[in-house]
Order: sequence, then structure tokens, then C-alpha cells
Amino acid sequence: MQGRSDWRLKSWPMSTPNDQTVITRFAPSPTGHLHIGGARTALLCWAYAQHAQNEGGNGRFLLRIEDTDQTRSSESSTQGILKDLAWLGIDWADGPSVEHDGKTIGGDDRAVGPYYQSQRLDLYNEHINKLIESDHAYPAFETPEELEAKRKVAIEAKTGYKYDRAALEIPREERMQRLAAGEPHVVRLKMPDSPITVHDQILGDVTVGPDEFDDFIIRKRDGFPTYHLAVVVDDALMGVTHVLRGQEHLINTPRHIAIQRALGFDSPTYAHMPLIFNPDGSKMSKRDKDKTAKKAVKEAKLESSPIDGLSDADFAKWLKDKTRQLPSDQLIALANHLDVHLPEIDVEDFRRAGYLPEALNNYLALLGWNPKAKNEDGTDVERFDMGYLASHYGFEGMGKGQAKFDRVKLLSFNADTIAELSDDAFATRWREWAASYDPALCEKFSAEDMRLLAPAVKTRCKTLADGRSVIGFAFIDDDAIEFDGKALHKALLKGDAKGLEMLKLYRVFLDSIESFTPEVIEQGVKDFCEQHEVGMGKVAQPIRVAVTGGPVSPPLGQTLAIIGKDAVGARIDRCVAEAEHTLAAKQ
RNA sequence: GGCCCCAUCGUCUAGUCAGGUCCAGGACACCAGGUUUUCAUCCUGGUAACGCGGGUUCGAAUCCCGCUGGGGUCACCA
Repeated sequence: MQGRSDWRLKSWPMSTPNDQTVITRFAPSPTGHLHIGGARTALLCWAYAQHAQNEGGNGRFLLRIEDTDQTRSSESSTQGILKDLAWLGIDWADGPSVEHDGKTIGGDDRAVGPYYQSQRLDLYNEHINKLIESDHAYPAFETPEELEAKRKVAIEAKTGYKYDRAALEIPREERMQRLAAGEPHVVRLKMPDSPITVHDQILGDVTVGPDEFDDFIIRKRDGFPTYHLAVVVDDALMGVTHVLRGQEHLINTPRHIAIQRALGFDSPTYAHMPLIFNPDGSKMSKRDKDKTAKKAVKEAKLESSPIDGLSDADFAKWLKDKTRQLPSDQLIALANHLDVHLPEIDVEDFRRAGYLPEALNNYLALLGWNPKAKNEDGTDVERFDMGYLASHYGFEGMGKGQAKFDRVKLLSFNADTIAELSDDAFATRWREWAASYDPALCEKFSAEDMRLLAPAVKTRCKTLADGRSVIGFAFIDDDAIEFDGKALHKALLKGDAKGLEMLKLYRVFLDSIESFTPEVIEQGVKDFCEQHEVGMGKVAQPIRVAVTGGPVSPPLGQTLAIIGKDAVGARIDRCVAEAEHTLAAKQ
């Protein structure tokens, strides 16, 4: 355990240390899925370290699991976060190991682990003891209830609450005795009486005065350190040089600096980035999904649980309590049942919704960071990949203002990213996605089918999930197609009902087609048009409506080939019957 | 409420540090045309912003002050 803080001298890398060393970290607490905001933080931390590496320095990105909250942390959350980061392509040099795409991410090359805070208790206690011995910290014996009462009084008196240092009234010797005797206690840091300035790389200098300081708790009654203590000790022992995190931590930073000073640690360089919000200005919260579902349930006037595994009683409890959340599988089942779209909040949500990691990373990076570079055509650089990010990212390009998460722009990035994929690449990724999130699609179509479908589907979908709607007509039984009345009228019956006539003629022509491939079908329609001296529109649209029910589908050759010759014939027959029926009714 | 941060088109932003080249540039969205057998793609064009009020200055989106607005934070959560 000893010598950890001297890892630079012992192991990695021999030639440094120097100013070129950049070690960043992402330190999620495993209390749920990886939130999109967390993903952005991780991405930018990763990019900053990569940048240093690209510049010839030593850049490392490390991952640490902050599981000091015993009641809320779980190993399954940790695994989910690891998986999501790996999927995004954000890899870490130091941290918990995970297998992804045949490669191992993480490890402990520098021997500064373990990376779970719950496994580092000795280290924290060692430092807490030092602080107590040097009188930088002290035990306090009030119960949570006592403190709560004092806090309540302060709030009612409309004065800000601040710990009154009552424990310091107890003579030092007595305090130490009670501590040694094992009396339940917390440990508080004695905050300095002079202001502390944070030299923030994004916001500039931020000074907080001693009036705002409070002797905050560094070790809880349960013996676990609080976030503040653990984060400072770990960052120091793990050699973290740059701390990039959300602005909600800005106000915590003076506390961290106070601990660093008391412990004799250097302070890392800080950079606090603006938070991201929903378009309506509200906070992007995990509860948004539940909120949307609750609203839909109320609108549908649903009174009992419509899904398996959720009792009516639990359902009612969930519905009544604004803060209550459903497990995500139940939430998804409920949303499917009600046919509502839940807002994507977690990385997993975006993945399920058919977003590509390239697009997500690109959009996330751009939300708050700007490369300030021009393309050859004079437009600003906005579309870039991880490689570009890794070689250009720096704090200078960071904005200071809070940003709203614009799903429409993200969608556009995703559509562009899909369009740039080769047909084969698209087919592969579409199938991979479907294997996880739309197994029925994989059952209906073979990998080869999907490869054939790829060119037609690719330009028509903004997400991988959209693929299904593009070829939705292929999922319907021949006799279950509902013809869109308006489209049917426009394509077949309008004017002298020429469309209907052509459709009937084509039905005969259809039987003569030997090889039912997109190219042959396409050419066949062209020949057919020439033969009858009509424009393509007069023939193609009636057929399209007949086989899909509506006026929209991929190119006709593709569409018919997907459906198959027999089914096309059956569908045309049904459509002709329907059209003639409508025509007769009118006359 | 105290303290802290922030403020350019509907949204993300460039321009602000080194005031004039900005009657403010780009992207997404939107609108209008065009290409296309439909849809989508693609191409062309267009609408649209310096929150308000004071200063400083020959000159301010850019500097200063105030106001307003948004956000963060005030846990034995992280």
C-alpha cells in the first residue's frame, strides 16, 4: 500500500514526469445507467488526455468507480456504465477491466488501483487520521437528528445554516478519547478562515470567501468517506493532473482545495463545464422517462397495470408518486403498450433508439465545445470523428453558458452518419442493432436479405430503428393491408381512372417476369410504360399503393422484390377489387 | 433567500481576451424553388439574433456599472 503517491518515481514512465503529463479521470457513481451528460464528461476527459498523448506528451484517461454510497451503489450499474462507455468508444488506460470487441479495456499498469472506492477504505482512513492528528479535522458526535433540528431552526430564522463547530467546544483530549473509545461520530474538516480561489480553465478565477465555508463532513458515521475526501485522496494518489467535470461541482472545489492543502497535495488543474438541459430549459433527468409515461397513462385513463411483472398496487404507487421510477424494462413495456415515445436520457436509451456512437460523440462534443475551424467551403467545422476530437480538443474552445440538448440536430447528425456508411457497413450495423433491440426483424429477414435492403433503407432512415418503418409494408400479411383512401384515389381513380386501368394491365404483365430482382422489375416497369405510352408516374404510383397501401416506399424494384412475386400479385388483386368497389359506390 | 456561474438567430454556436474589416458568419430546424416514377437523399435561395438601461470611446456584440433573465449550490448524495 505504501509508495502509491510516488508511482511516477517507481514505474510509469521512466523518462518523465514533466508538464506534458496529463491524467484525466471519469468517476461515475454506480447508482444507475450512464446518463448522457455523464457520457459527455467522460468523452471530453478522454479527449483531453488523448490530445496530450497526440502532442507527444503522456496522456492517460482513467476510470474510477465512486461507490461510497453503500445504499445506492450496485455492481450491475457499474457493469452497465462500463459497457456503455466501451460502446461509445471511450476507452480507459487505468480502471476496472472489461472485454469489448475482443480487446481488454482498463487495467492497472501504474499500480494505483484498486479503482473501486469501496476497496480503498484503508487509504482514506490513513489520510483522515493524518488530518485529525494535525488538527485539520476533528470528530463530531451530534446525531443526524440533532443536526436536522438545528438546521430547521436556522432555516426558520431565515439565516443560512452552517455547522456551529459545537464539537470544537469539547476539549481536544476528551474528543480524542471518545473517538478512541469508538463512540459513533463523523469527521469534519476545519475550513480555513481566508478565501480560496479556484483557477478554473474555462471560467477563470472564482473566489469564495470564508463566510461561505462550513466544516463539512469527510467521514460518515458508517465509516465511509464522503465524496469530497475520497475524490481528493484518489485524484492525488492516482496522479490525476486535470479535473474536468460539470459546473455543479464548481462550488465544491474550494472544499477540495482545502483538503489538498491540509494534506500537502498539489491541486490539479480544474475545468468546469456548463451543464446540459432539455429544450424547455428543465434539467435532463432520469425521471423524464417516468414523467412521460405517467402522463400517457393518465391520458389513456389506465387504472390497472397493463404489463406482466408489475402489480396493480405497485403500478398505483408509481403513478401517484412523482419521484418514483419504474425499472427500465417495465417502463419500456409500458411505453410500448401505450405507444408513446420515451425521451432518451441514458446512453442505453440512445443506443436502443438506433443512434450510432459516432454521431452521439460528435454531437455531445460539440455541445459546449467548438473547434473554431473552417472547412474548405467556408462553413464551420462541426462534423468530426473521435480522431479529430483527440487531436484538437482543448479548454479554449469550451463555452461558458448552459446548453440545451437538441435532439433534432442530433438526429440530423445521426442521419448523416448513416448516409456516410457503405451499404455493407450499414447492413452489418443494422443487423447488430436489430439482434439486440428488434429480434423480430432478424427473424423475418436473413443477413443477406438485410444486405439487399440496405441501399433502399439507408437513405430513408435517421436511426437504425427507423429501418423497420421504411420496410414496414413487408411485415404485413397480404390480406391485412389497409389502403390509404386518399392515396388510392389519387393514384388509381382520379380523372379517368387511368391508374386503375394501368394497374390491371400490369397485373397481367407481372406474370411474365421471370427473374424477380430489383433491376429486372425496374426495367420491366420502364418497358411497360413505353409499350403503353404513359409516364412512369401513371404506373409506378398505382403499383406502389397496391402493394404497400400508401404512397411512400423505397424504389419500386426494391419494394416489389422484398415482397415477392406471388404476394405482389395477391396485393394488386386486392387493390383492384377495392378500387372497383369504390368506383361502383360512387356511380 | 445567501453565495457562485452564465447571457449572440427557435436551438447549438463563430465573433468578445488584443473595440472599427460585423447593417453579425456557420450548423440544425423552418420557408420557397429545383433534381427524382413516390418518399427520402441531393442542389439553390430565403426568413431569423447581439436581453434591457446607463456609461467609457471618434467608434462597442466586443470594455465598465446596474437591472432583468437562466442555471448551480447550500446532505452523514455524488
